Amino acid sequence: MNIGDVSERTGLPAKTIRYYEDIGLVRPARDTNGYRVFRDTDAHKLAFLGRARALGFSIEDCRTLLALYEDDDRASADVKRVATEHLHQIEDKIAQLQAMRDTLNELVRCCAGDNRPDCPILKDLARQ
Amino acid sequence: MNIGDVSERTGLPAKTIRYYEDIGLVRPARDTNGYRVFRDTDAHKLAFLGRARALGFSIEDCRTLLALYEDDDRASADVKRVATEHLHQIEDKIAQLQAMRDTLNELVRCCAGDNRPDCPILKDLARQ
DNA sequence: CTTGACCCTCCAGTGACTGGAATCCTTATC
DNA sequence: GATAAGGATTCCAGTCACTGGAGGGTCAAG
Repeated sequence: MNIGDVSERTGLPAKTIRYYEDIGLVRPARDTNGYRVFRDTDAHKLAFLGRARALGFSIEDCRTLLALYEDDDRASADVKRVATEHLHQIEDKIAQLQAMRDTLNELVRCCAGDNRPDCPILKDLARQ
Repeated sequence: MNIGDVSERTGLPAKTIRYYEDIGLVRPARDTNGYRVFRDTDAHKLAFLGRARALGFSIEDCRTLLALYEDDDRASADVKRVATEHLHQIEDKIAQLQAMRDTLNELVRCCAGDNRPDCPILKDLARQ
C-alpha cells in the first residue's frame, strides 16, 4: 500500500502519516523507488492512532497506548490509568469552558447589539 | 510603573506583557535606561486583555475588542458579534469534549484495571 | 563595592500538524 | 518517444500564544 491508500483507509492526511513516521509512531518499509510501503499492520496501527487522537489522547499518550497494545504482557491497569488521567483532564477542560460559556452567555444576553456604543461586554472587560 | 509592577497588578507574566508589546497590543513608553514605563492606561489595557484572554478570546479577537473599546463611536452590535461567534466556538468545543468524555467514561468503566492484559479500551481503539 | 533583585534582547522550543516549493516516479495517452 | 496528470519524495516555514533560557545591563541597599 502507498501512502495515498492508507490515507484513504484511515482518514488520516498523508502529511500526518509522514509526521507520525518522523516521530517514530510507525515505521513503514520503503520500496526501491523511495516510496513508503505500508503493510496491513501499519495501516492497522495508523487507524488505532487515528481513533486514539479522536478521543483526544496526546501523541505521547498514543505512543504509550500503542506500546501497551503491542505488549502481550501488559496489565489493563496501565491502560486504564492513562485513560482515566486523560478523562480527568477532559473533565477539567469542560468545566473551564462551561465557566467561560456561562459568563459569555450572560454578557451577550445583556448586550443590546445595536448601533449605540454602550456595551456591557466591554464594560465587564474594562472593569477596574 | 515597571513591568514587574504591572505584572503583579494584572496577573500577567512579564514575558507575556513583552510579547503583547511585540505584537502591538500595548505600546509602553521607555525610560532612558531602556526599561518599559507603563502608565495607568497601559496597565488598564493589559488588565482588559487578561480578562478577555481568560474568557478564551483569541489574540486577534482581543485586538478587535480593544479597538472597539477605544472607539467611542463603536456599535455594541460589533462587540456582540465577536462575543457571540466566540461563544459558539466554545459551545462546539464543549460538545466535542463531552462526546469524548462519554466514550472514555464508558471504556474506563468497562476496563477491569487489573494485571491481566485483556482490555476493552485497547480493544475499542484497535477495532477493525 | 558587592550583592541580589530587577530589567533588557534574542533565540529556541512547545503540540500536532499544515502549507508550499522543488523535485522525482508512475501511468496513460497521443 | 514525448508529454501531461497525478501521486510520491524531501525540506523548510508557519500556526498559536506563549515560555524558558542565555547573556548581559541597571538599580537600591548594606
